[in-house]
Amino acid sequence: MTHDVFCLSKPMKIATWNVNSIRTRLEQVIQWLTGNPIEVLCLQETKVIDADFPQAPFQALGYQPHFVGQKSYNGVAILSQLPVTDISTGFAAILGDSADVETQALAQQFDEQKRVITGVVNGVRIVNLYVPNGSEVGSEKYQYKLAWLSVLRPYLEKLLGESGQISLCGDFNIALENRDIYTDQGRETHIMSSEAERQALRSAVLDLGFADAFRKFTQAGGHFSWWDYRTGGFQRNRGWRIDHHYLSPALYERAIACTIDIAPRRLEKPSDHTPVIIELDLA
DNA sequence: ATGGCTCGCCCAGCGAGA
Repeated sequence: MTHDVFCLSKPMKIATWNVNSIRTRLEQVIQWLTGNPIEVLCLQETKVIDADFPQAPFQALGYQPHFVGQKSYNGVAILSQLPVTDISTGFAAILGDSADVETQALAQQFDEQKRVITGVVNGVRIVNLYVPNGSEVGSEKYQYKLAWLSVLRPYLEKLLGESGQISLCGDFNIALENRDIYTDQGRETHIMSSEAERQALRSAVLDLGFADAFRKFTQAGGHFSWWDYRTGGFQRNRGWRIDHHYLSPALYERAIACTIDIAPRRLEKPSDHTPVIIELDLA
């Protein structure tokens, strides 16, 4: 596969942000991009059909939006200052017939929910995911989440066969370790921290060689990307780190920063998530 | 111990989120 490689001399910044409705959060996202003119912003939970995605405000700021959405639920987008090539949405288009028949069928079924978009920017294959929430441990949606992650693995394997430079980000709806949660009380029975979810994420992502960019730079707990609207979760700093950047080995070496910007979570009518930013030195 | 909020949905409580 050949890519138009756009050469960027400065480090490339990529952010991930679950905005919980792009229409409700539009002004906040525009304001944030104005103050943080990064190259690529990956959004989750846009909650809008493609015909209604607000493209013009981003184009006016110099960002080309690429998106796939549905009514009311889910929806992902990649906003980029740089040219994006090889755009693809969903699991099935990438998997093609490389996977077994059962996996292909699952992929098509999962693609009804708009949770996956990818494109190549500056020679980097960017993958933006909105992993299913899972509702409650043991529920039907929980099984859906685990099965979805089992298809993510062959999806990523296929991409790794084409490029060693993969930057995977999104709302994973899983805290990998206890230090990623404000408390470890009841974690085994809690959605987002059960051992089966963690194992599914390790199997789909980490076992392929991807590593959590945030932990390259910060070992302490107490760093979160999501706080529950209820119970005054943000005011009491009862948070979870569930929004991640995972980098393939070649890119992990190139990472020079990974930070969480808490400022948008302090605004009036915020998303319950806040942006997480990585910086890659590709020179 | 339970439920706290916020979103979109053809406008009113309800499913979904995490």
